[in-house]
Amino acid sequence: MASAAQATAERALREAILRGDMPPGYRLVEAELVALTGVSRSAVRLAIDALAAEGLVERIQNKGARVRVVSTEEAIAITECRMPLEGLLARKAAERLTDSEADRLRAHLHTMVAAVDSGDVLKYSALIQQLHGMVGEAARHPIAADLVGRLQAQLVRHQFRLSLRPGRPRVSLGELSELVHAITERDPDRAEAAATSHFRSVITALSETAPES
Amino acid sequence: MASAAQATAERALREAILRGDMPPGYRLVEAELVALTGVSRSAVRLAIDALAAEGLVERIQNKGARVRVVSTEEAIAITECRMPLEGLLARKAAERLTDSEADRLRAHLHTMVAAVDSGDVLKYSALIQQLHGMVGEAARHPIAADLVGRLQAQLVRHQFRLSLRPGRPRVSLGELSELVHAITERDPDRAEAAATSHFRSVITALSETAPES
DNA sequence: GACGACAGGATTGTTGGCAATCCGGGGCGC
DNA sequence: GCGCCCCGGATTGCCAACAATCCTGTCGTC
Repeated sequence: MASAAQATAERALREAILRGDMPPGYRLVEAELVALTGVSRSAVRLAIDALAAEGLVERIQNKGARVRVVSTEEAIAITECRMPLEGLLARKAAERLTDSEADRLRAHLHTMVAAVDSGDVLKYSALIQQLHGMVGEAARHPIAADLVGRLQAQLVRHQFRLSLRPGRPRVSLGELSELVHAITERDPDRAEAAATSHFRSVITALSETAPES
Repeated sequence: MASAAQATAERALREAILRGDMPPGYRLVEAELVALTGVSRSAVRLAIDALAAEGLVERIQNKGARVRVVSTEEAIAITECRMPLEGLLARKAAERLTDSEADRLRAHLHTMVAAVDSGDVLKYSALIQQLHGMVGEAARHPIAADLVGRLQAQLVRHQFRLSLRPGRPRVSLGELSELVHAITERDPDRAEAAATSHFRSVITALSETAPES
């Protein structure tokens, strides 16, 4: 994040990867990114370094960088780490929630219900991420929120894949609804339990997608 | 870790910071590090970037880098994140421990007892870190182990400070002894409980050192 | 004496070019 | 035909100089 140029390149790259252009394994040629972002090659280079440190891209000496490929096994391992951290955030959020944050959480939940009812998977995926962002903010625990954010970023593709499975959004919505209720009712224990229980369910769902290999 | 030069600089810097030369707040002048490590300035620069991404170093635009200052509040927050992750590692280690690893864990525990008995705080601190390293390895969960490693690195100074308090090593040893026993007896639930309970104790001890501010 | 502008030195950030490495294709021998 | 070698283009890694920024100490003014 040093210079503005590097920040620009980093943002563009991150968004392109998270959006799904540049799929996993995609070769990141520096010259191409220079043309794409309009910044100098060194800035691109630093941006790649930064994203490599975050685990979004993989760099191999003399062979360039590629968008990181996250296997299902890795996705499970990452979620195993994320689970208790989200539990921590949920607990803290339940303890420290302001009234206005509670209102916004409830409103957000309604939006999510509507998205599931209308079958808009893409929108629902985005709303889930926003929900976790709101919880992370309400928890006032920047360190945990930052860790979770990095882990989350590595999982977007798998989460989206999951939400395409018929019936999955409905299950997820039920669990997240319980989470929101627990937090807005300021019940830390219940909130933590709801969060861990949700991610346990995610792990189970992930395991079903690729038990072979 | 791209080139050998950068790896050299990164290792030297990390060790210097963790060892305690270069205390928190210490100004990292690039030219000085060039003289110290014998590598080029660009390599030093990349090494600083890498350590900044790990949270060991803080970089401010146009004002250079400093060894990160971790307040007691931050140390508590970091430990809150570390706690459940160490619990996860302890659980996995208990599930996946090999016999030879069990032997080494038990032997390591004996060494730790001896260090505490002889009052060698410095050695005991190092042994604790090694213990966690062994657990992390036995857990065969590289993602969690990596996360914990990064968090641990930010805490070395606080952990050392804690271990200087009279009586603290004895308390810590008891908790870690329970952890080792639970793992070597392959009891995942007990292992996880022992790990979380130990770090809860660490958080309590940290809170006592600076409840003001 | 206090305050503010300013210049000089020190330090960081960035650019451009050069060296090293990798990859694909064509040629040669068998 | 098959395998090996070597070469040229493409791409990454590195370095040294240049530009921008910050800090410090000094001078001048009030």
